[in-house]
Amino acid sequence: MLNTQTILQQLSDQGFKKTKVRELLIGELLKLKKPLDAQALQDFLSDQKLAVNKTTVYRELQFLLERGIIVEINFGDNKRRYEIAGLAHHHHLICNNCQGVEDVFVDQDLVKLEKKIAKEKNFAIHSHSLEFFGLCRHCL
Amino acid sequence: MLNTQTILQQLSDQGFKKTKVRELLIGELLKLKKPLDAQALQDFLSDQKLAVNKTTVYRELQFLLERGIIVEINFGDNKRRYEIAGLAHHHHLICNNCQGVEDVFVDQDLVKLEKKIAKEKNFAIHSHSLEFFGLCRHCL
DNA sequence: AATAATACGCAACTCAATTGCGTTTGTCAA
DNA sequence: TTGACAAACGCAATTGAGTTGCGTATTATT
Ligand SMILES: [Mn+2]
Ligand SMILES: [Mn+2]
Ligand SMILES: [Zn+2]
Ligand SMILES: [Zn+2]
Repeated sequence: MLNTQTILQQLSDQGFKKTKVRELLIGELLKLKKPLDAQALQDFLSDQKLAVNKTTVYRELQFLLERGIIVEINFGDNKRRYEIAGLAHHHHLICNNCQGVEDVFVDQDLVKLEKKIAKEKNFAIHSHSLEFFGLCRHCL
Repeated sequence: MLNTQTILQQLSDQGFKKTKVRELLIGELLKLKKPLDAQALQDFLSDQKLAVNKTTVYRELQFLLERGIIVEINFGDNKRRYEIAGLAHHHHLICNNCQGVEDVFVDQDLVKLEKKIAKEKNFAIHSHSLEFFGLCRHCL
């Protein structure tokens, strides 16, 4: 269920603790529903008057990733970003000017494309990454 | 023109020197026509009995990138790869097992998709990154 | 309150990539 | 052929994202 308390409870049932860091990070990722990097999340915690060490942020992200609560997204700038899991499969429009991120759903098209490629190339596609770069409506 | 001597001559005309490192790197990227990282290229030079400092490799890659002779490719593993520029626009099938790379051409499909998205989202798409991950025919 | 596992802070470390700076080399022209 | 100068190079130090070891603190359970 896409709700902070439900996720916290599920983790608690598995023997993991309900911590303020965990609660705030999940809450923020659920709310913004867009990819955020470790630095942005640490800054967010700081704004919430919960200054924590970067190691704690990285470990928590690793923890949430391993349990499928978040997914890793790469914009190709050698910096890992994380998004809440469970959203409908989608991709991103990334503005080169304001760094804004918009979601875009192209699932149907991609599924067909993947099948075609898999058949032609005899390659079992497990996943793909597709991101678009350019200028958003505001920056045009 | 996709030929080492031609590229070297063009650079020379712009006041840059013809060096052994430059010649070998361009030659290798032209020959393999696939994305290679800095380490792989340094190892290649070493094999050719031309051991150079990694700084030289990074600087040369930066140099070739800025002049549009190579392009940067990202597989999402936080490691930059470079491919010779001027190849027909294409994407990659990356094997999660043997790390092999195959080219795949999906241009027509993507052009249509881009136009549709640009219109719907009012977003000017300048570029995109699309890579497929899975298992190649040998690793299946 | 005692216990044990989870979570955390801190310092050191890894790995890719970059920078400063002094030295070498390629090129061109005297 | 030789100077001169910019381009190229080596080396050490540095950056920046991310990780690891280890000792301490916190949470949950009894
Ligand atoms: Mn998204
Ligand atoms: Mn390619
Ligand atoms: Zn914008
Ligand atoms: Zn393979």
